[in-house]
Amino acid sequence: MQDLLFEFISKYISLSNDEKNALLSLDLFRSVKKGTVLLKEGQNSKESYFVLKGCIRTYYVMEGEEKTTAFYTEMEAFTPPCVINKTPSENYISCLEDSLLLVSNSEMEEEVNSKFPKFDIMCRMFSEELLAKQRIDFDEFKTSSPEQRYLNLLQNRPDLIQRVPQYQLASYLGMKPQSLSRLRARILEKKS
Amino acid sequence: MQDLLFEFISKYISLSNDEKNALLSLDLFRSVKKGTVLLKEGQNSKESYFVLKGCIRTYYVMEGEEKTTAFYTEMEAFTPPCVINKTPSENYISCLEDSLLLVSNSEMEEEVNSKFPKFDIMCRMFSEELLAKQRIDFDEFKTSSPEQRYLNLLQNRPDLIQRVPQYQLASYLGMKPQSLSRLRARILEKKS
DNA sequence: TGTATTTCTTAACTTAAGTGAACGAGTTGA
DNA sequence: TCAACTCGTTCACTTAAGTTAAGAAATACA
Repeated sequence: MQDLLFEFISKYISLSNDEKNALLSLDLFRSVKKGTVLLKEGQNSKESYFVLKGCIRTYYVMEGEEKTTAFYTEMEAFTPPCVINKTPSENYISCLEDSLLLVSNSEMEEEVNSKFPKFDIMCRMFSEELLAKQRIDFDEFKTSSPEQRYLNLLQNRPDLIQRVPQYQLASYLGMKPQSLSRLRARILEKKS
Repeated sequence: MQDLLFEFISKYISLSNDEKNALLSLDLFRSVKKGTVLLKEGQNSKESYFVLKGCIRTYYVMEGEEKTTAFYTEMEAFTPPCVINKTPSENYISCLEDSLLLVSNSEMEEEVNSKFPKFDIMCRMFSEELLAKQRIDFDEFKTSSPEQRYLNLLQNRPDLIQRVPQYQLASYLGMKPQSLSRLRARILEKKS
């Protein structure tokens, strides 16, 4: 499992054995059961997550309704905005499947980064990359219709459609569950 | 004008006079006329932008139509995804008003960062902050209706509604110009 | 295994956004 | 100054999403 982590890191920087051991000594690995809530609205958290195996989702509760806005699966990372802004969280994070995560703490990160400036460079590269990726996702979302967004998802992340309940997919795609259901029926109709 | 830059930077790190001079010697300031196209679809660019004064916008051309996805105004920065991914650009960037920009080059940035690791830390902090901000914007977009998105914009960035043509605002809000026009009329109606 | 709960689908109806077209105000440029 | 454009608005019509409700299907769990 550690290999996955080092393989990921090697895309950005190369690590000495010393550095690898320093990382491992931080005891970042955490195994989490399906349904576990990692963060609640109103909490002050300093934790960032990296998914080695499984899936976590972020959602808001608005007028009693869950609005899912993102899923993070294998080799994806998420730092909640509340950690960056040092404000109470506006959303929830929960585990969609039994998962294996890396959980890091922003204070500990700072400490490590100051000891190994290399990590700082990696974090910069990684967050620049995420920023660009998220920008493209956002642009695609803005410029397409709900139906087109579903078709895009089918293309780009077919796994999500399998592993995620439909009512969560719906708000992820910016619509109501009933609309997603209808839209899927419409697409099947068209095909035949 | 340099003061604005240094004031901005001071939110993240503190600079010695040496470092300030190193920055200034890079000759980053560029004054740009309204309508200037800074980046075209298909181009390979290495430029990042920081707006000191004025406004730039990013847009796609899809089936002959412009789809505006973002505006950047005073003290906001933008690095096109194509610079990060080293791929041809999918979108355009143009100047909405006569503007004063900081234009930096990714190669030059790397050089400066390796000379002044402090800059690297600043870039990491800044892009983490942008990532969190953009995440919140994206979530807000997903979870609201077109009308609600317009009302939110009215709250959060009333300046944009003044300085940006409506047909560009429309696609920024994920709808057609006619819909925005109608929706505005509807809101006025409600108020009275 | 059977019951309770959650999730998905369907349907009828309402509301809002997309589409195509026309018009007027404002701007640009020959 | 006048013709050509651009931009915003309005309108009639179409299409799709929101809403409410009901029932079927799948899942959880006692």
